[in-house]
Amino acid sequence: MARGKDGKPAASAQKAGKPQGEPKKGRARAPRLDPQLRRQAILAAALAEFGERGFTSARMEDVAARAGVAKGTVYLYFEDKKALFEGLVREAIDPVLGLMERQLAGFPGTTRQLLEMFIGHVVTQVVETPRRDLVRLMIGEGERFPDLADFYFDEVVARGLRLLRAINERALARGEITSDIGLRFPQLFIAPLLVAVTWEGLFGRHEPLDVPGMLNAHVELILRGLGWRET
Amino acid sequence: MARGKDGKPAASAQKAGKPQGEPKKGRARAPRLDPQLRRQAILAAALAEFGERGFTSARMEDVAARAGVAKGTVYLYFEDKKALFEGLVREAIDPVLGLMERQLAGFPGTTRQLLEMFIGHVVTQVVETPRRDLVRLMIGEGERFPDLADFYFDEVVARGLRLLRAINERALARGEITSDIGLRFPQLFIAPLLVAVTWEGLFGRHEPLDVPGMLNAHVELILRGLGWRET
DNA sequence: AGAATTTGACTGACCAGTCAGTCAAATATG
DNA sequence: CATATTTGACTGACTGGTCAGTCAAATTCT
Repeated sequence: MARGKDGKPAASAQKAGKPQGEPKKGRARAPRLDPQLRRQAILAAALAEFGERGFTSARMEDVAARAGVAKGTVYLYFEDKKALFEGLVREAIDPVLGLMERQLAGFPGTTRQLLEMFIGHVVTQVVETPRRDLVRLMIGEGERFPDLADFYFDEVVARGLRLLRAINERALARGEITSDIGLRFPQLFIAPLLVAVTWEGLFGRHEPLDVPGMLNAHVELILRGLGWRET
Repeated sequence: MARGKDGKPAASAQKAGKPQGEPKKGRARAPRLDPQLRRQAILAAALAEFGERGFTSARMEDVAARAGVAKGTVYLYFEDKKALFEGLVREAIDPVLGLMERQLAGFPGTTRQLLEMFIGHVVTQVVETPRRDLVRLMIGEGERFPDLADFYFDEVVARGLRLLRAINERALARGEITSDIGLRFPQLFIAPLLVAVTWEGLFGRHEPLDVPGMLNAHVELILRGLGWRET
C-alpha cells in the first residue's frame, strides 16, 4: 500500500505468500519509534544526503542508513524518492518564510531595520544550515522535475516575491525610498543569496566569502540605489 | 589508450583481449571527419545533453547520437565523462571572458557604458545560449567534482572577479563613484546573473522574467548605490 | 593492401523500488 | 500479574532496468 504523502506508515497489507529461507543473521533492528520522530529522522537524513550528493546521485539506501533504518522503511513514509524531496522542501522552507511574513505584518521600525532582520534570519536559518543545499538542489536539478519546480515556485518563490514587493510598497508609502525598481524586479533583492548559498561549497577554499558582510553591503547598496533617506 | 584531453583520436592501441561471439554485422557509417570538427560536434552535443539532463543524468549514448556518432567514438576524443565536461567548460567560457578583458583595456567611455556593454555581452553570449546551462551545472553538481570546481574557479570566477575589481578601480579613479563596496564584494555585481541563468527554465512558465530589463535596472541600482555622478 | 577510424554489442556495476517474512510492543485473556 | 494472541513497523534479498566504459570487427581512406 505505502501511503507516502504524509500519513503514518500504512497498515501492512501483505498477502500470505509462500515460505522462504531460514532465519537471517540480521543486524540490530531499529526499535519501533513514534512515526512523527521517524519521519523527522528520515527527512534530516535525506537533507544531508541530497545535499552532499545531489538528488540524482543520492542513494535511498544511504538515506535509510543515515536515518538508522532499513531501506524499505523509508518507503513506508514516502511514496518514492521524489516525494521524499518534496517533503523536504515543504518541511524545511515553510517555517522560515512563515516567520518573516508574520514579522512584516505590523512591523514598527524602518525598512532598513526590517531588511537587516530578514538578512539575519536567512543567514542563520538557511545559509548556515543544511537548508542551504535545498536552494542549490533546485537550481541544479529542478528543471528536470517540473512538478517539483512548480511546487517550489508556489511555496517559496511566489511567497518570497510577494513578501519583497510588500516591503517595497511599505518603504515607498513611508517615503523612505523613491524608486520602484524593487517592485518591478524583486529578484534583485535575493540575487546575492544565491551567491551566498553557493560560494562556500564551491570556492570557499580558494577565496572565502564573508557572507554577512556581503549581505549587509547589499542592503546598503540597494537602499542607497533606491533613493534611501531616513524618515 | 584513448587520449582524451585534447589530442586527435588516439591510434588504436587495443590489447589483444580474449575471443568472443561470432562475427557481428557491425558497420562504420559516420563519414570520416576532421578531428577538430568532430571534437566540436561532440562538445556541442554534450553541452546540449548536459544542459537538459544534468551531468549525472545525461547519457553518453545520447551525447554520441546527438553528435551523429556511436558511443565508442566519444571515447576516442575524451577520456571519460568528466573529461568531456571539463573540455566543455574550457572551450565555452574562455572566449566570453577573454573578449571582455580585451575590451576593458583602454576603454574610452564611462563606466556606465562599460557595464552596459558587458551586460549586453553576457546576455547574448551566455544567458541566451546553451552556455547558460554551464553555470547551472556548476552550481548544481560542482561540489561533487572538486577538481572541476577548482578549474572553474581559476578559469572563470577568479578572472571574473579580477575584471570586476578592475572596473571598480577604474571608476573610482575617474571619480565616477565614491564607494568601495564593489571592490570588497564584486560578487554583488554578478549575483543577478545567477538569477538570469536560472529563472526561465525553472519558473518562466509561472512568472516570465525580463532579463535585460532586470540587468539594466541592476546597473542603475548599483551605480546609484555606489554614489554615481557623471564626470 | 594496410593504417586509421568508427561501430555497437557486451560487461560489470549500480540502484530504485518491492514484498515475504520477522519480531517487539500492545492488547486480550486466564 | 502472567501468558497467549495480534498488530504493524521494520527488514533486506531480490527484480528489473539503466548506463559508463570496452573492444573485436567492420568500414573508410591513402
